[in-house]
Amino acid sequence: MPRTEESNQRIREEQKRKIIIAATKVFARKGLAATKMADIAKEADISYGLLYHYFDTKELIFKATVERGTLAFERLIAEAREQAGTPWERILHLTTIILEGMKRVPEGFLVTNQAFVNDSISPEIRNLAQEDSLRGFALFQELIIEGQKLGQIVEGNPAELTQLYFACIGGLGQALAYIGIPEEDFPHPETLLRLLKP
Amino acid sequence: MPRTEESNQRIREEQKRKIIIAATKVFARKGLAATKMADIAKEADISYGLLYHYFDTKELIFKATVERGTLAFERLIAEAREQAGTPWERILHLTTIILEGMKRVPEGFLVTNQAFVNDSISPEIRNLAQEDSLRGFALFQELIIEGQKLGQIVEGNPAELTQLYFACIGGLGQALAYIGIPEEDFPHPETLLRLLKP
DNA sequence: GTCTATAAATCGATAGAC
DNA sequence: GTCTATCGATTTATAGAC
Repeated sequence: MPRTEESNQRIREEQKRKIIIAATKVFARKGLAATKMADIAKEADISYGLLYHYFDTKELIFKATVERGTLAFERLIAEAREQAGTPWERILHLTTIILEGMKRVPEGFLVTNQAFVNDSISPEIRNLAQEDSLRGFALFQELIIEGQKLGQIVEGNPAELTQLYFACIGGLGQALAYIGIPEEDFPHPETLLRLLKP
Repeated sequence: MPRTEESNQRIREEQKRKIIIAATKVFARKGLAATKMADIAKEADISYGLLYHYFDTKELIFKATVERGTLAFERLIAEAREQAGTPWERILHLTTIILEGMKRVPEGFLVTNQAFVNDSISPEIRNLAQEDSLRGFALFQELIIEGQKLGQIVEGNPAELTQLYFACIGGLGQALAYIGIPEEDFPHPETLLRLLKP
């Protein structure tokens, strides 16, 4: 029984997905420059040459991992947007799912963070990560301002509170992924949100 | 007038220092792997070959930058130790000087952070950074516990509070260095310490 | 102590068989 | 679609003149 067009198509997509997931793991740990194509091939359990059948360059693989990460982040944002409730409830909900998501799969977040942080990453990819983050910042700041009007959130410069909030989220993601915070020491959303309580 | 032994010695130390400072800047932006020896030479404004007169390998330069960073961090800790006052006052003081230090020269902190975070860095160097951080964590946790006894600090798992505090510090350092937080949006120590207020 | 020129190694990317 | 073997460029590290 010969392979059909469709089953080939299917294989192609599954392999691409496998490569992206494997690459995300390695990039998260080593960074773009220190990651060798051989590392990705090994992690994905395919041959070295086959990688190039699916991606023309290492940077294109990296770009794909960043896109996957930003897509996941955007889904979180969308979820928070649709959420009913007061600003405080929505912030609590957003915080909870962000922390949950990072605990489950920290790698995606870490790769996006690298795109943000490393000067050797191409402007195109960095813009991808930056615009994504800026959208998140903007949404969050709206929530802060709404919450302040209702007296649910501490007074003060909304931009400062937003910076602080996301700095903490980012720092927690790193600590979680690399150092490995013990389960019982991992901060609860409520503990983090003391930053914003009136 | 021939060069004396001493003046040669002096030149040697100054050049080493110049290289380490230049390398810190580049490593902070690009990471160890993406940084080329040529980049460091250019930043230090010396020739390519001269680098090897002072350091045998790129990794040894990196190690020297990490050592410089941890040394600076240890000085901060020592300063906090010597400080008089209640636990809360000492924590406020420590936080202030950490944030000040990061604002002035973020690079040192960032390189140490990389040593912590990147799997492609040798275990020897990573241990350097890790042990340093663990000392800081331990000291801080003592302060937390003391403060809780006096009712100056919110109740709760001291380890959780410590993790959260340093995660925020780390995240702020990154945000500050890479994204560039506007001066007016940069969090004040008091804002950050709302995390610990009872 | 400082430089330029060269060797050696590493690694991304390609070719071609199955 | 998958693999192994090889090329070629980049970059670390060395040699040797000034």
